[in-house]
Amino acid sequence: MIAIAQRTPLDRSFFDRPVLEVAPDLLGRIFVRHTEHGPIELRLTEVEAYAGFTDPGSHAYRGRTARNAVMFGPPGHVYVYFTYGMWHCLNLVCGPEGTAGAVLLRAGEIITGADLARKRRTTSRRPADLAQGPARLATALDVDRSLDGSDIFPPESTASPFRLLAGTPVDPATIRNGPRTGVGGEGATHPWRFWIEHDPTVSSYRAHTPKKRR
DNA sequence: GTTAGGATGATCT
DNA sequence: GATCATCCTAACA
Repeated sequence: MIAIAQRTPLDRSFFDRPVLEVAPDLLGRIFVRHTEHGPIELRLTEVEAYAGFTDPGSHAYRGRTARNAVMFGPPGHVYVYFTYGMWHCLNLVCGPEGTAGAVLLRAGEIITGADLARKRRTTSRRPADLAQGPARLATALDVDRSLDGSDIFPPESTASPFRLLAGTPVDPATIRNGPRTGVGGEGATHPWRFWIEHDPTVSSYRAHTPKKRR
């Protein structure tokens, strides 16, 4: 049954690869957030790769700190950061351990639990808005720093707030890539943003805009 | 349809 | 003190 194959959980080896290999492979996968009110399931449509301490665009570029410590740990864990004084963004740590690679989840299609997501995304106008953009995605999934470091693959019978299912394969011809959003400097030249072409939930591209000084 | 500006606080220099 | 891996609203075309 196709339906069963789609719901097959992936395992940690999925993340124990270079981040540029993992990022496009995440498209079409189903990321599950278990809340106390029930599951919210997201089909991933847009991601960005951050290549670790060698990448000027990465939080890990200037070394390990209290905030980014999770990035330097083992793959398959969740890295959550707080930014712009209001928003959270959700990343998945990729191996090999110590390289501090991570993939930012930028957008997706809510396929289960849209009612739960809508309660948190009160400004959303259409279903495609619910997780269209990294901070919207984190809001819709009720993710904050308290979940930083969560293991997507905990030991047997241990509860985890997250899961990752195989989902539906994406035709490689429909995967597009381009510059990362909101990343300036040298890191801006790397085309490490990946998305599914023509998908309505993909966030609109905005170039990095340096703050005007006065 | 597009764009400019403000919100708001942790983090790092 | 400046910088953010952003979002929303208001104003304009």
